[in-house]
Amino acid sequence: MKTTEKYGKKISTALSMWVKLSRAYHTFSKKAVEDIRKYNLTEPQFSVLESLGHLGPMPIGKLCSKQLVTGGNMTLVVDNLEKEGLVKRVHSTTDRRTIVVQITEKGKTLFDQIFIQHAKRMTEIASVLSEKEQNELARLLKKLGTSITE
Amino acid sequence: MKTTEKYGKKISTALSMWVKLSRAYHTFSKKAVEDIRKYNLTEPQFSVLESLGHLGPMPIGKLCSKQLVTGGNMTLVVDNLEKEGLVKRVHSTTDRRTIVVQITEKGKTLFDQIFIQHAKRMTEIASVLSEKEQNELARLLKKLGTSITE
DNA sequence: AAATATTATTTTAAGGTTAAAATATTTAAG
DNA sequence: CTTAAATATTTTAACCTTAAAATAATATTT
Repeated sequence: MKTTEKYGKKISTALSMWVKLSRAYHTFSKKAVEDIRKYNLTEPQFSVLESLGHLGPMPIGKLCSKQLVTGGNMTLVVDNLEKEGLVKRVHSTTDRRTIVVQITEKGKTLFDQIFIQHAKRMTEIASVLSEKEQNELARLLKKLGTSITE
Repeated sequence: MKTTEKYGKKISTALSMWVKLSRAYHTFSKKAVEDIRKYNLTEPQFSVLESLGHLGPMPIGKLCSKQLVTGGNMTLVVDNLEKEGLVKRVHSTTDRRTIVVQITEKGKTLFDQIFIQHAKRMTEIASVLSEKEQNELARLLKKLGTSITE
C-alpha cells in the first residue's frame, strides 16, 4: 500500500519532500566533507575557520548562533582548532565572561589556500542544476527554512 | 566586499544555494528531532523503527544502505534499540554472517502509535509551502541529490 | 580440499552533537 | 553595597558518526 493511499495526499507530499531534502543534504554534505578532509579539517572546523576568515574575530557565542550549535559543541570544535594552532582564544577586554576566537597566521594562510578551491568544487557539484534552477531552489529552501521558527 | 564581487556569480549562486540547503535541513531536522524526543527516541532510532515497521525484518547491512550510514554506526543504533526491547537480532538461517533485525511487539506498538502523529507534525511544518511548491522543491532536490553520485 | 578473497558485522579511537549541571562574571534589584 | 538574576563558557554523560582494524563466515581459486 502506498503512502498516499494510507495517509492521504497532503501527508504524502510533505513526507516525500522531507525525504528528498534529507537525501540531497546528506549526499551534498558527504561531498563537502570528503573535500574538506583533504585539508585535514572536519566540516565544523572548516565552517569556523570560514566565519573567522571572512568576518574577523568573534566570541564563541556568536559562532554558536551562526552555525546553529550549542556552546558545549563549539567549545570542543574550538579546542581542536586551537590544538592545531589554527585559532586562538583571547579574553574580551570589556567583558571577561566572553572569549573571543581569532584566526592565527597559520589558520589564515590555510584558509586562503583552501577556501576558493573548496568553493569551486562545490560549484561544480551544483552545476547539475542551471543557475536559474539553483536560484529557484534557494528561494524555496529559504522560504521553508526561515518560516520554521516558532 | 560581497561574495559575488570576490569570487564571481556562478560560485556565489552555488554557495548561496548550499548555505540555504544546509540551513533548511538543520531547522527541519531540529523540529523532527524535537518531536521524536517526546517518544524517548533519537532520530536514527526512529528511522530504523520506521524501516522495520513499514518493510519488515531486514539485515543490518540493508539498514545501513537505506539510511546511508556505516556498519559501525548501525551496530550501535541497533544496540540501543535492543536495550529498550524495541527490536531484536536474529541470525539468518541461510547465511550466518548476516544478522537480521526485526521489530518486537513492543516496538511495533510504539511505532503504530507515533508514526502518524509524527507524519502529521512534519506535514504541518511543511505547510508554509503550497503543495505545488513542495512538489517543485522535491523535484529540484531529487535532481540535485541523485546526480551527485560520482 | 586448502588457501585466498570477499562479505557482514563488530570493535576501537577520534570527533561531533545535545541537554543539563557547574563556573565565572556581569547586571539588576533591593 | 549586597543579593539575586542573567549571561558566556565549560564540563559531563549519553548518543551519533566515521574510518580502519578485527572477527567470523561464505565463496572462489588453485
